[in-house]
Amino acid sequence: MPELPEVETVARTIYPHIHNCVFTNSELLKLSSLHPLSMPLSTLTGMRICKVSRRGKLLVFTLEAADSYIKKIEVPQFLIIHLRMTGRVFSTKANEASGNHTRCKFGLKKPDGTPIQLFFDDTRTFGKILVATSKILDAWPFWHDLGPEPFEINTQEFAKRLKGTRALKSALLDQTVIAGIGNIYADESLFQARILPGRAANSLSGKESNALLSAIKDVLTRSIAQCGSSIRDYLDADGNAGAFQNTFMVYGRGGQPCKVCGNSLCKTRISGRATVFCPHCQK
DNA sequence: TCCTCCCTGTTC
DNA sequence: GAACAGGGAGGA
Repeated sequence: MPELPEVETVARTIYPHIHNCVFTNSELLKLSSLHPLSMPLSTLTGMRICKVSRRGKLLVFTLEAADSYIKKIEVPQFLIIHLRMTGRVFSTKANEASGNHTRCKFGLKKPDGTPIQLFFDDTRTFGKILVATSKILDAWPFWHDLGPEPFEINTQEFAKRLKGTRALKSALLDQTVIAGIGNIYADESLFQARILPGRAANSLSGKESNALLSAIKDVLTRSIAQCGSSIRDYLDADGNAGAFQNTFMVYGRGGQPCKVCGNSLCKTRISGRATVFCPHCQK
């Protein structure tokens, strides 16, 4: 399930394949995979991919008009893909056929003229494609309200954002509080910081909230270094699995012994999400 | 602030 | 054949 480290890995691995490629045609195979606010896919034609980046869990392709003589009334500046649970993005040769779960195919032309394709596959069809101007992005509440990047937030700002009496884990999953954290990295970060997931968000001492932010940054950094976590579906743009799942301390380990103290790990549900923690190590 | 729903493949 | 996986929208 792609969270920040996985999306970062996809952005890094897809970039060399499609940098400076120009859209020639696009085919939407599943209507619901297109975000309601999206411009038509046809507006991509003639646009060049000049950058691939990540914002939270969103994959962001930055576009520019390939030819100065293209005079469209409104040209899209971004192609945004949210992989959600099972989305995959990868490039293929020009004549590659769609798979069972291919939701969108983009025809591209490399700078040397070679045609290739960019596929968006998504088994559970939760993922979304959004072709947009910056004006459309501003009008998209999710984008507009997206919290700061974990690597860009400072300790004071982070502490300020942990308000309210809801469970700390709920706050970490809330993308308006901090961007990019999902179920895996919430549990792993809370364990590393030795803080219980059910604690009220506003109950942390200054020392604890600093420890939590440090843990988040450290966990995410280590995961990116291992190309993310592959649980069920996730593969990067080159079809490679990540390796961070091999170092999970708590996620998916309910009932198993804690790797630090040996006591049995507890499994519960917070915000409807499976949550695993060590009742002995975490306070 | 919490719950339900969306969706499909895998596991029990 | 039910339970489960879960990010985010939308409603209670």
